[in-house]
Amino acid sequence: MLDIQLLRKDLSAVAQRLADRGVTLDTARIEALEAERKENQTRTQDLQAKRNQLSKQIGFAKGKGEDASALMDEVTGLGDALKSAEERLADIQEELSGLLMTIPNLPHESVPVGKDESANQELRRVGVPRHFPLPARDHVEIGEDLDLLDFPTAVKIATSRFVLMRGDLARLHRALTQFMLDTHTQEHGYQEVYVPFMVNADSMRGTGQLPKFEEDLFKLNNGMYLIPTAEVPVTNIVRDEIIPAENLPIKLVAHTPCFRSEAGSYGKDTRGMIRQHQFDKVEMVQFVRPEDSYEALEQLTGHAEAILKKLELPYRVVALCTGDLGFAAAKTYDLEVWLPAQNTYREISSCSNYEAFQARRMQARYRSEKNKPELIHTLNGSGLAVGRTLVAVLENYQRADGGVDIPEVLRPYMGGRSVIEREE
RNA sequence: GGAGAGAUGGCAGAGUGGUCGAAUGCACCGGAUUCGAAAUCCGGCAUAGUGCUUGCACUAUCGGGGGUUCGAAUCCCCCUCUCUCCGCCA
Repeated sequence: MLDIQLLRKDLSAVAQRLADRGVTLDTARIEALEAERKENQTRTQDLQAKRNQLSKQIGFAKGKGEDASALMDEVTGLGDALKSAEERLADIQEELSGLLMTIPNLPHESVPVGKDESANQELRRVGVPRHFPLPARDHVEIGEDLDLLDFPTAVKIATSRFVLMRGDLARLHRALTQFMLDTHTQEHGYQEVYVPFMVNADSMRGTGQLPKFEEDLFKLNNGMYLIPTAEVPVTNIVRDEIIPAENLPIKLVAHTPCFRSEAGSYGKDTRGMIRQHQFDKVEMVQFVRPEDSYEALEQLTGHAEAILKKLELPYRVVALCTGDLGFAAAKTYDLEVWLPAQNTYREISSCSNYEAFQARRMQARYRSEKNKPELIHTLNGSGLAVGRTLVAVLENYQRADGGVDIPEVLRPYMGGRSVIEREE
């Protein structure tokens, strides 16, 4: 949520920066609502002040045993005008705040301006894609040939866009998760948290999934939602909290399944594990002082990169342009891992600074040195998407004999073994 | 699932219709005292919003929503959550 004060003070500047995102702000509507709000609010408050003053006089008079009927008549006369003014004001406020909830964050000044992903800026490439003598096979072929990856059975149990993994593949998936959590907690200073996988609507509003993106979520019959990312439960830890300044920064990491309806993605990435209704992710979340958040974004992105480096997977870092930014983000770096079978880089992590956008929705604050509560800045990033990392390992570490080498850092989690082979 | 109790400022906790935005204590901030600190004393100290003469005034907020009333933290209704006991249970 943007600061309403900013819209009041400089609406045209806000509209201009949103235009960079490809979002058109209905400034005329906002200005009209604001004018109406202002008029109604002053009138309502005047009437309330009058009522309060008269009511106090009544209490005073009655306390002294005087007759207060004249005063009571006067205040009764205010009744209807006051009530209608209050109702009108509430309507305007509701429309205004409803509107405000659907306005995305403003891009940071360092974000490249552009319409869509073609304007994203590649910052660096790390690692060199391996050369394959034969065309590289994709993870589906590799996994199915090993009898460890089973889509048909997953479809039978659930529906399409689910997966069943067996044996060494399931273990490799678990190994990746453990390795990521261990790295972030032991080397990067994060505290591991275990969180609910379903959350209420307030939490979804806090991080920005609601009210605009309900169709992307799985809603349960008790009014709750399956989490689309650990960002939601973890970030909402600080909703409605005032954090002592000395506790910042707070760095948390969680491993959770993520559930996405993938509405509107029919036909996209239908093959394999790239786009699923359910996938695991290790997510890093940071709560920081406003002045530290851009430094924190660089660090957090580095923490995600460290996983790819240790796994020796080639990747590149991309700064999303204004038109490709997510709703709540002020700035985002995507990490894209090399997938030889697709001969391209695919997103495996997204690291964002939300500035105060989520904090304002959540009323997440810290007590500053001035002893006044101020909004914190929130950040998060995948460290990493486990399913896609598994895909990257299978494809980049595939062997000519159909097996898969196990990256060195994962071997301790795989019983010391160095290769996955077909079991006869 | 059943029965009961409860939800008040950063925390603890008083307040059952009228200068109550809320006693008191703790924490915190400023000052006095001190060589310095502790202790003590004095003062300050919720959040959000509105208006304008930018320092003041006003409004709203005592779990959430609705109602009664001239007036609600206080009375009534609904909801949510917490605690205790019972039942069930990985």
